[in-house]
Parts: sequence; structure tokens; C-alpha cells
Amino acid sequence: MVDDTDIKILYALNKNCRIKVNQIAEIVHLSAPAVAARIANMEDSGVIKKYTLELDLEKVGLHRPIFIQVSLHEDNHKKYLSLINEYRLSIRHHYRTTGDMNYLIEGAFHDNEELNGFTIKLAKIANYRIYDVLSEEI
Amino acid sequence: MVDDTDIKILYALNKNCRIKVNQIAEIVHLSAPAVAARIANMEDSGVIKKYTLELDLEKVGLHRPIFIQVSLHEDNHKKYLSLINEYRLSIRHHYRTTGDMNYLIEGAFHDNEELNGFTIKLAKIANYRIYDVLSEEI
DNA sequence: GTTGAAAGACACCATCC
DNA sequence: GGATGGTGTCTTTCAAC
Repeated sequence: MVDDTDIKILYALNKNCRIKVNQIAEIVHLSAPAVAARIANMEDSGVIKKYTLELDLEKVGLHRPIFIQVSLHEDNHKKYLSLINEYRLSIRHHYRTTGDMNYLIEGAFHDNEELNGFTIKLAKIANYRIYDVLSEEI
Repeated sequence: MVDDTDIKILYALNKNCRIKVNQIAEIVHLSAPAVAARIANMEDSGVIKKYTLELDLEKVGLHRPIFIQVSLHEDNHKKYLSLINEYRLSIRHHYRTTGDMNYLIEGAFHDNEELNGFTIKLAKIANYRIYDVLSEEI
């Protein structure tokens, strides 16, 4: 499906997906059209889901980055999904997980007030634990 | 720092950061150079940290997406960081958090064996809890 | 998959409002 | 801070190998 050359291409794109095809071609020792074709294939086959960016959340006014573990009773599943949908802009990722809590939310809220509004609604249908993100280290 | 127009530009880039500046210009009703200048500013000021991509982890052979909460005694901090560094390719994000555990690792390992190797080393210096990611829903 | 060439689109720069 | 026009460059597409 994806070979070693593809992995190298993905690695380059992961570091900077606006890199020029020519530069990737140099890295992987292929011609530019060959690299472009490989990228097109990976886009079509769904290996590459999306080109996106990483922001400094603080600088765009999102002062409350958090993780929330959610323990949900399945009867509330519909309400829960509509709540997630309502706060879609603040919720960056939403995973179903194993463990004592069955969902994990990765989000970034503008302020305490917005986060508070979310948790008040969440508390009505689920138990949850909030973890504040103090910093990203790596 | 960032105004409403910038937010719209970031939103467009977030959906697809390989979008052409011309197309963003249409969306925000500005000229292409004006948009390019705003983007350059946000790159320089660190608002935009990185252009990257989202992969289908399964399709690139990363069959074990996980979150790991780590409770670390600070005396082991150096060892811990060098372990994180050793497994840098499998660790996608590494956050310092509040709560009973002080770090949260977001990672994707190729298989159980690789994950096992990591946890054996981790167990020597910290307590941890692993959560398997079953799916991403949103 | 490579090379080479051509067309078109795009980004960048300087200038001006 | 934004618009316009010119220039250079990249990408894409096609050909043939």
C-alpha cells in the first residue's frame, strides 16, 4: 500500500506540507512528476486525510486548552453527540477509547466562561474529568 | 493581534492549508497579496506554528493509536525526556497537564511489540495508564 | 519511472492609493 | 493596511523513451 518512499514523502509533508514537490523529489531521489503522482495516489486512497496547520492556541485567543475524559451512559448518546456538535469549533478531536471513560475530547476554549457553559451541559448527561494542558513539551 | 479576517484565513487554512492564496482572497474579499501578507505575518509572529497533515494511521501501518497518562516523579525527569526522545517518531504530542497524572502522551505505535517495548522502559521510571483509541468520531 | 518542453497558474515584488 | 501590474518561478501536462 505505502512503501518506504511514500513514508519518506509523508515525513517531509508532515514537517511542512507546503514544501515544493521539487524539494521532496530531491529528498527521496525521484523526479518531481513521480513524487506528485505518489502524493495524488495517497490523497485518493485516503492515506492523506487532510492538509492542515498547527496554531499557537494562546495567540488566537484560545486560552483554555483541555482534555476531557467522558463516561457516558449510552441512553444519552444522541444528546451527547448533539452537544459535541454544538461545540464543534472548540473541540478539535473526539476519540472513542478503552478504559473507565469511553470518550476523550481534545479541545481549546476561549475562556473559562465558554468551558463552563460546555461542562454544565455535559454534566447533565455524563460524568467527566477535565485535564488542563499546561504546555506542550517535545 | 489577529482580527476577524485573520481568523477566517486560519479557518480556511485549517480545512486545507494547500489552498491557493487566490481562493482565500475570494473568501475574505481581499486581494491575493493582502492575504499573503497576513499569512506571512502570522507565520513570523508564531501564530501559525506549522503546516502539516492528518494521516490515516491504520493505512500507514500505525495500528496502535493510544493515549498514555504518565505520573512521574521529578527525579526521573531526565530519563523520562530521553525516553520520550527515543520514541519521538511514535509520539505525536506530549503535554504537561493538571490532574493526578502530570503528562499526557498522544502516540501511534506500529504494533503491540513496539508499544510493549516503550511501556517496559516507561514502567521503570513512572506510573502510567494507557487508553486505546478505538475510533475518532466527529 | 524518467526526461524534456510548453502552457498556465501562482507567488512575489515594487509602486501607488 | 490594501490594490494593481509585471516578473520570475513552480506545477502540471504531455510527449517519447
